[in-house]
Amino acid sequence: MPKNKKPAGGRAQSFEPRYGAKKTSYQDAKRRPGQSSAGTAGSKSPSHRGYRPADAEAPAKKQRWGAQERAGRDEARGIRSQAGGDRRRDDRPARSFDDRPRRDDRPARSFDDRPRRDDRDRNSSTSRPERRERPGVGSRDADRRSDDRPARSFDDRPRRDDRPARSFDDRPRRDDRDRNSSTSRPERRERPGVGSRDADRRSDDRPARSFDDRPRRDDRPRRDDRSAHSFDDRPRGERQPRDDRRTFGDARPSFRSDRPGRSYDDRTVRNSGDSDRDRRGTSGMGRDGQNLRSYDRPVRSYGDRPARPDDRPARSHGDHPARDDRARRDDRARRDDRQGFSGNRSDWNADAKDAAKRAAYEQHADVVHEKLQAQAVQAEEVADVSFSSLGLGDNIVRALADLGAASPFPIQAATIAPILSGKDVLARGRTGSGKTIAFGAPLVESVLRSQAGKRREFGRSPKALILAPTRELALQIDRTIQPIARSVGLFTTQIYGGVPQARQVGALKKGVDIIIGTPGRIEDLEKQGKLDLSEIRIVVLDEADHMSELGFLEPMQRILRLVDPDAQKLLFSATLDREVAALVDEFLVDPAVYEVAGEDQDSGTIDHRVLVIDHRDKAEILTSLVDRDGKTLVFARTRAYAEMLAEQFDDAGIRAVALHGDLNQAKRTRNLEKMTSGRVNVLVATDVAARGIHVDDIDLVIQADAPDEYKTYLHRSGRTGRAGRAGTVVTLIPRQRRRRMTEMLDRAEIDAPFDDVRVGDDLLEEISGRQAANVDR
DNA sequence: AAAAAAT
Repeated sequence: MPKNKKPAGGRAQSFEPRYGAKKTSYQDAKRRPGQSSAGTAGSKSPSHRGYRPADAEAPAKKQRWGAQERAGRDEARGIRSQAGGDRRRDDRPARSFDDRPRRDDRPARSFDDRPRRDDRDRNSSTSRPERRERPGVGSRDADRRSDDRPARSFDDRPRRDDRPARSFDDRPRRDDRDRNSSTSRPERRERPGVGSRDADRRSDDRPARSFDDRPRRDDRPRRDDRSAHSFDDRPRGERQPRDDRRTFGDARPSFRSDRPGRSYDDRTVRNSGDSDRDRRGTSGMGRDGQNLRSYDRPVRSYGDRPARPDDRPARSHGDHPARDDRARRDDRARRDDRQGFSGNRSDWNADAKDAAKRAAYEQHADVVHEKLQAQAVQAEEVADVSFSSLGLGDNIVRALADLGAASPFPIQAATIAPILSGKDVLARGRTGSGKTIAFGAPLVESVLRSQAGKRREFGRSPKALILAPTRELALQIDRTIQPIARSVGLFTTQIYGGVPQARQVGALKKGVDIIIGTPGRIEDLEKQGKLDLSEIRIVVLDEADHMSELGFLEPMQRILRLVDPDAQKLLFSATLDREVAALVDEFLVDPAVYEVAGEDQDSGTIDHRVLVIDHRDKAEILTSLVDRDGKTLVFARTRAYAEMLAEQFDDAGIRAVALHGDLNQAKRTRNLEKMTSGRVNVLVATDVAARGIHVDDIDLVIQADAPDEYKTYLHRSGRTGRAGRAGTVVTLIPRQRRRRMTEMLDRAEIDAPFDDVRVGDDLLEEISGRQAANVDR
């Protein structure tokens, strides 16, 4: 009896409020932090070899990152759902406003240690104090980079001799380092897109781009409508300064008078008009320009996307054209390019609709958007920076330490100061690089500063909004942010679907400062008048590129349009690329873009491999791979298949649970928690779990279905190899998919050997047992 | 195809 026979009721069921489940977790949460709520974990099947008593696995209050792990600062360790799991689970419902201390009881907050309070109050709701030039990050030495990129020490990791050192300077072309000769990868021409390595060539034939015919921002109705807002005391004239240089960020002029000078502005990407200057590293790009050059990436901006050189396979799944078919395909790609991003945008709305159509077309085409040009931050240069020196207050610093973040990771060191300065920031940090804290900590600090000296009134409207693509991710983000917020007396609440609204609405009525949620419910409550977004001063889009995809883009636009246009916007993703252009152009002001140098996904601790299999062997091979000790995450393309696989594994005696959108939220949460807590070692998920979700110690990711998009590949892979640990990613493909797979890996910049595998092959043992104790015995 | 609001 397959679970995946989804009765019509299955769907309906998922909307049933699961009070029972909720209440349980609520009550659990009321336990003291010390008490384990996981008392029942593992008790289910003591006979299973994966069985572990829950307590054995959750050392109380273990530091999320040991000194050693931090030393290997290659992988970010954003959120640990497990290490702090119990504690956090327990904290969360503390959030039930009932046990909230009365104002007067609240421990007197000392703001004294906070910097320059006088500056803060100047601007009504969001003061954006001027910030001094950020120490450390600014002064970079390009030349050092090539050798010392590995400031991230991979000490505990065997050096991969078969892989050339991957500094960007001497990075060999793909063809040279193709190490899996056995698999006869098709010849690759130099790939233009992702790495954007052929910078110079392209920037030179870059088509001159005219922005002139583009409607001015303030001509748009929205702007005018909004002008009556609390920022209307700003002289209108200030909105005018504008020249023809339009970058991503120049879409709107920088008119925030309280912004810092150009110190960060200069770090932003210039468009073609400036590209020459920037490439030479003059202007504010000086220090960064050097980095960029040695990074061997072109200085590219959003606006000026050139026609693709020629070999980008904008492939749709359907067609597997012969090689000589390429030209035609590329023409199409180029056409799409021009229409898409470089075209005349005088009719924005029509263009937006076009974008939807185009997106529909591209849906399965795995179109590679240009990587955003970013300021590459050197890991070693921020090694000595502390959270407080970046501008965070003592309480927040302590809260971070409690979370196991004693000192900032590179992406955090890079973004915290600019965020505090009020800039719009785009940041790319690879999976698990600590992005949540990178935006969360400064966000809390900013909200706090804007509230300084004010009462936190009952029923106040939220000041910050964090948007995530999945409920699980929203929850996880809250688990990280909430303790930080609470450390300074601010409140967060989650606003996402699949659960009863009552509690969320109740929280809003009492007043919260920071909202973390998913688009649907946020829009819903806003429409109902239960959520006021007008006072939002900071908006974060986590997984921003994903949020810019078809299906997410429009809700995002609707929500962002409800927010004050002057609110600060932060876009984060491991695969941040031009896909976010639609949002950036409309909503961001002169954004700065950051990434950490040398942190591409392939430089991590993950071993990738592809197994070429016969379709009829698939089920058996999957089962043998999953039959192991470590935690295994299996990705399936559809909900039904995920469900089926989970059942199949269960039937084979391997405890497994599923995670996908056909389950009701209570079950989703429960199943994920089972995996996190180790009660189950196999989780079969759809791409709902592809992004952002952190589960400790997943050492094997199996892609039962290969992803269609290289970004999906990167995100799925990123569920393992976290915290500098080893991890393996195995992708199963049928013979006829080899070529497509090769191309996708190419786009992902990942080297993976292909192996033909049949049931019972030793390789399967090797893979599934690699991290298990039984291999060496 | 998945995700994201319910109904």
